[in-house]
Amino acid sequence: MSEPGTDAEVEFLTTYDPSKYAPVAVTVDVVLLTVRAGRLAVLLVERKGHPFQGRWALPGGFVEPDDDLDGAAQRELEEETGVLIAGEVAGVHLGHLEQLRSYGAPGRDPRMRVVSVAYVGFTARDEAIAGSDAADARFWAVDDLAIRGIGSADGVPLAFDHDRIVADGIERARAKLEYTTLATAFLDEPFTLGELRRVYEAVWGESLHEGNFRRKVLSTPGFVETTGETAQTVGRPAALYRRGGATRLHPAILRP
Amino acid sequence: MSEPGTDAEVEFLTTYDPSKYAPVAVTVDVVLLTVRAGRLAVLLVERKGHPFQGRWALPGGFVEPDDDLDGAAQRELEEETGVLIAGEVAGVHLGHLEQLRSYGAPGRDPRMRVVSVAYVGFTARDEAIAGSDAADARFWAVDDLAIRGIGSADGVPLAFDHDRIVADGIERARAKLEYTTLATAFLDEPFTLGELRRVYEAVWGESLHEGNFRRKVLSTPGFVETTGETAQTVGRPAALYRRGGATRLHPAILRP
DNA sequence: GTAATAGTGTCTGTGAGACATTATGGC
DNA sequence: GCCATAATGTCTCACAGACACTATTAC
Repeated sequence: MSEPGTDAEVEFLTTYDPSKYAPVAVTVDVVLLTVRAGRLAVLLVERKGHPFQGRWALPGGFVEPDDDLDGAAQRELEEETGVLIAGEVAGVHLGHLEQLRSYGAPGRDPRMRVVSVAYVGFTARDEAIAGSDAADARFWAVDDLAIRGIGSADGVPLAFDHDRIVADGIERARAKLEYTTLATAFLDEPFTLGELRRVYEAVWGESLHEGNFRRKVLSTPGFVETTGETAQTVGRPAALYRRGGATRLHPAILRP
Repeated sequence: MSEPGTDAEVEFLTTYDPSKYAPVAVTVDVVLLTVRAGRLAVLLVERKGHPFQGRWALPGGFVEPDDDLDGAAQRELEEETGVLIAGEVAGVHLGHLEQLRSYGAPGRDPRMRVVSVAYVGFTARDEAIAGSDAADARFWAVDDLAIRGIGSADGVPLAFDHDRIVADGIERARAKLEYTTLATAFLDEPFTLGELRRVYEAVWGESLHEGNFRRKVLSTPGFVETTGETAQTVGRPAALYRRGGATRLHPAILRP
């Protein structure tokens, strides 16, 4: 058992042989999703340098010595967009950010060995992000991108293996909406049940039955809670809701 | 767009500045689970050196230059146990191995910055592994370990943050058994429905109703297929099954 | 009026939970 | 005989899918 400060450990720490491991760079990449105009969209950054100059890529960067991985993902996102995503600040809900998976195939970056820890995030703050000073960052509707099984083959191609990372992030989002209340992370409060349903429809790419969806959401304790207010767009005024305390749905809302 | 071999790219490759990123070691760690004597168990290795000398840790090691991450996980497991886990060789099913998540908090290894990509695996081959030449590797029942929410606080403590990795691996296994057919990866063929049910009970830590479980499994097309043979242990002879072609369960078998 | 969305009510089939009962082996 | 496990049958309740219908706004 290691006792901090013993001679054995100090000796070990100083004699640890760095040639035992291959040099690897570790980066974080973030798949930040939002729903704009009823379409699922992902934040991408135009690459300034080689390789893949001019192509669109996920925001991300190297892990700094004092970052933990979650912190690195948040920091990179804030650096590229000026907007903080995860958590809650001064009572304002800022969306959701969670680790997706890691990608480390040799050659996925032609410069050197890079292992990327990917994150996936959900946000409603697409206007704040698109309007930030990072003019090279914008949201792309995912079905305008060249991603197998999601966009069209002649869509916009992405840099590196980011098409696969986006695909995995979308699949994570689709699954999360089934068994958690995270669809509300795509919305600012207050929101209507129609807006919430359109989040599901955009993420799943399926239309949902209005009446059944309403019954399901309102019968799940803590999914949403009523504000008593109503909103007027087109059609009948809609009741306004805010997020409830529940995080998981049981039973789940299954994809059609 | 990058054209391989252009002057611009060649220049970039040679002028890439290694001081831009912090040195990080990348390792893989494997949470290999099995069911022995009706208890969920995990493969651990006794540490020979500092830090955490003498404590039990997950099998793992550095990612080699030509490994992809999945390959590194398989190789490390084979090096430590002499047994191949993932895939299928000569018609023999060798279990299941998938990426879990990555762990990279600063200080999680006192020697240096290490990012570990963790994998979780399921196997029936606990005898082959325990009987291999790696005498320092053995399966531990998870509830004999000091893992919050799973074992007892005075159980065997693990090295590094491996208690949390094991906990995350167990949670992944519990979730996977709900919506996939991977419970069969814990069993050699052929198997009885009673053996399959005891896998669920060991992983979930809950007892299941025999009749309802049978109805559910047999009514899911492709979960198992009958062999026509029967096995005799204690009680009435039980029909023997092998894995079917299905991989996902819909609807899922929900934990009680 | 029409169009569009919000909201309510009802029927029906599927499937899970609970329970009882029978079958077939070892001892 | 008893005990243990396998295997079958049945009742009931929850809930999702489908559908019809009403309500309230803008135009």
